[in-house]
Amino acid sequence: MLAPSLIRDHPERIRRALSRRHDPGPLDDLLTLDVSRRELLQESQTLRQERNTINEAVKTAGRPTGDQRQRMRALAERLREVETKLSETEGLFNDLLLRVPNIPHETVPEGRDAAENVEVRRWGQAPAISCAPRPHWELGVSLGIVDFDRGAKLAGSRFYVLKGLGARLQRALIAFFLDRHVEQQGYTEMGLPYLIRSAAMQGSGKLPKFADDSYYLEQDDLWLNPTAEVPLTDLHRDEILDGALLPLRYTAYCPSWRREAGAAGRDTRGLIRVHQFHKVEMYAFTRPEDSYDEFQRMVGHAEELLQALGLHYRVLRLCTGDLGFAATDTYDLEVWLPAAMEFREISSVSNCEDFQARRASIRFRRAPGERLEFVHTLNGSGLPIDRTIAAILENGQQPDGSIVLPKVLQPYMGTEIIAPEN
RNA sequence: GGAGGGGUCGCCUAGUUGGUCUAUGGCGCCGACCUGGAAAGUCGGUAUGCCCGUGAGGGCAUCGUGGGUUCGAAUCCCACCCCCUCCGCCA
Repeated sequence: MLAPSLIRDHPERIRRALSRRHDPGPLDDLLTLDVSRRELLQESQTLRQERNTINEAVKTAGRPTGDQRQRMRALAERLREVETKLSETEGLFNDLLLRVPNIPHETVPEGRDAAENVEVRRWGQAPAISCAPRPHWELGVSLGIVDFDRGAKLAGSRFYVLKGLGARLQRALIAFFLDRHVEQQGYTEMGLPYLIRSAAMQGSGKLPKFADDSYYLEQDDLWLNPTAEVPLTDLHRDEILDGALLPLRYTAYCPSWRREAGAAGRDTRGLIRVHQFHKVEMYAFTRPEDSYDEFQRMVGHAEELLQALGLHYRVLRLCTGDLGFAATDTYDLEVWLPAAMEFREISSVSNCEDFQARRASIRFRRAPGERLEFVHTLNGSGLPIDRTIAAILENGQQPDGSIVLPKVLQPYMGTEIIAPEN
């Protein structure tokens, strides 16, 4: 959510910024509504002021005169009218306000869509595989560690079952990622509810965005997390944080559920696009002046994991047109998948500045007695388990169908290799 | 699922014969005094959001949320939300 005062005082600046996104949003309607909103507000305040004045007089006198009684009735009636209109107007205003996307950082490259994202750097190189690389779903099935048929039997398509070293690989990656974040990067590990209330979904600003794509339990009015970003944002909703404690850095393992409503026919095979995926998330609440340093650091933390796993990847900076609704700036990491001969998204790190904080009312005080300010929030995947498993299988495959595991995982796996007999 | 208790200013808390209650007191915090310095003590200050105004400043709202009664509601009525305790069930 943008600051209403910013929209009112600098409409052209906002208009220019949003046009960079190629998404004007309901800016003009918003400005019109703001004018009538303020007119109504002023009238209601004037009416109330008169009411308060009369009230004061009645208080001193002990009882109201007939004139006062009559005037108060008239005021009350008019107030009701004005305030009904006012709350309608404010309702519309707020609704529109929540639909205005965040303003891209001025350094974000101009572009219409994903095709214009900018490659920033690459790390490593594609592994030399001395056979025709097989896709991870074939490898997983023939090794007996991934079972799509039984996943479908249990829960339908886009669900899968892991077995033996496959299940252990999932557990190993969760532990490895969390250990790195906690031991080397200073994040605090969190264990979160997987179900969350509607209020929490709204507070984090995810509800409009993910409503159709999230699973909802009507009986209990609860949602399955579409991403750990939601509960992590909501952790401090309506709170005033101690400025001395910032930044707060959290990491959490949490399954993520998505209905993939608009993705029929895309990535129907394998672990790339499933309804229940698994992810270790990074999250930070910072002071405004620190968020871009934190941002670069967080991108580095995600990269460091891929480097530790020896996976070839590239870093893209999203262009203005591909930026998510809440983000001012985003880097995507894409990992190399040999079978498809392409890079696939494996992490996305965003700075949301005060967009989410404003919406969820997360503020801080620099020192006792100072004004309240909004924090900045950042989130990043570090990393998703499922896509990482896919990358490890494909990049580590040997001609005999076995998989050589990254060294860093071997202590967690108790083996250096996943061989067919598993 | 059954029964009961409760939601007030950063935190704790007073306040239900409706007006002088945005609202008590304590803690915390800020300032002054005191002190060689500090602690203690004393005194004063200390909510948030919005509107009008260049500014000084003025105004409105907020006692879980929404509605109602009334000239006037933290205080009365209705609905809803949330938290806690006990019982039941249970990993």
